[in-house]
Amino acid sequence: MSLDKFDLAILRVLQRDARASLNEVSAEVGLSNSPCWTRIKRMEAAGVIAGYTVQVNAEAVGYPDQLIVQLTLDAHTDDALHAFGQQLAAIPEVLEAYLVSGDYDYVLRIAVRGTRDYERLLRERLYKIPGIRHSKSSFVLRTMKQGALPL
Amino acid sequence: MSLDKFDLAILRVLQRDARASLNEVSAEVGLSNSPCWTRIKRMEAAGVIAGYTVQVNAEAVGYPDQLIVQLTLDAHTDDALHAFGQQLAAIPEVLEAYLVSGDYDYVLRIAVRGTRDYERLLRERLYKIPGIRHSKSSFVLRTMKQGALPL
DNA sequence: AGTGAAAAGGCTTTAAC
DNA sequence: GTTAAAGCCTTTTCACT
Repeated sequence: MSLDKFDLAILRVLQRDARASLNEVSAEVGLSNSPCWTRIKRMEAAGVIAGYTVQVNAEAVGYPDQLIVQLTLDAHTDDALHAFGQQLAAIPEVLEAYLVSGDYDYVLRIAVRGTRDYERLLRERLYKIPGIRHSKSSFVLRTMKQGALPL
Repeated sequence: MSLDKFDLAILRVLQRDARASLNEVSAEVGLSNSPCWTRIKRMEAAGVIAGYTVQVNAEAVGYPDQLIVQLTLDAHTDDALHAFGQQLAAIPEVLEAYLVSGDYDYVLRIAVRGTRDYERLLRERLYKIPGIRHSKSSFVLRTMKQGALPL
């Protein structure tokens, strides 16, 4: 699917405010109501737009701590790596999970309710998944940026 | 600010669909229209709700490649670390930037239009920021999860 | 603090050009 | 893609519980 500059303009507006009305969107992109509507629906159907979410302040909802965790696995077959990822994805506190190249196999971002919660998560969830050779955690001291794609 | 189970229920609905109408939200959380409205406005004002965004398929908009980059700085004073973070945040391709504890000072997630674009970004933007002692990049082979906070 | 209803207005969606 | 029109649905408020 190909996107023109109007599609990108629409996405830019929605990145800033996903609750913007059609009128607001069309006014900003310089197009009338209906083509905007058609384009949005088309992008939703094509999966260009995966969904709409609220950005929640993690601390305010009881998750004051976050960690970056790097994992190395024993096995590196396609199946093993993929199956492991599925298990990771099933842990609610795992906000992001990336299979990566380099020294480690996985990089995770995890949110926890405190260090005790983290210890519990590590022992009762993460290390219960078989196949971890090595892991390294870094505490997030400060979130400097959480931005959107440059369009 | 304290949140009760209704506030959390509202956030849960909006995490799933930030464009849900008040009617949909109130029906799902088991409350009538007006208290939902009040609660949402209160959370917006208090910064519990930081905003609403669209989730865009990075590949579809021309960013097929992502990297996890780890950086160590020369200086580790508060000022140096913070100033560096500001510079990082100014780079559009830097989607996330975390100041972390451990071997490295920063962990970044970067989106690029390809390896050539990455090389350009590294040379013309990242390494132009003074004070980097060491860096390590890992290619994202697969995104296994990008989820919301468990509420 | 929540309910329910009511008013006003804006929104989505369709159809004609 | 534009403009316009229909009607539904939304947000927002208010009186009451």
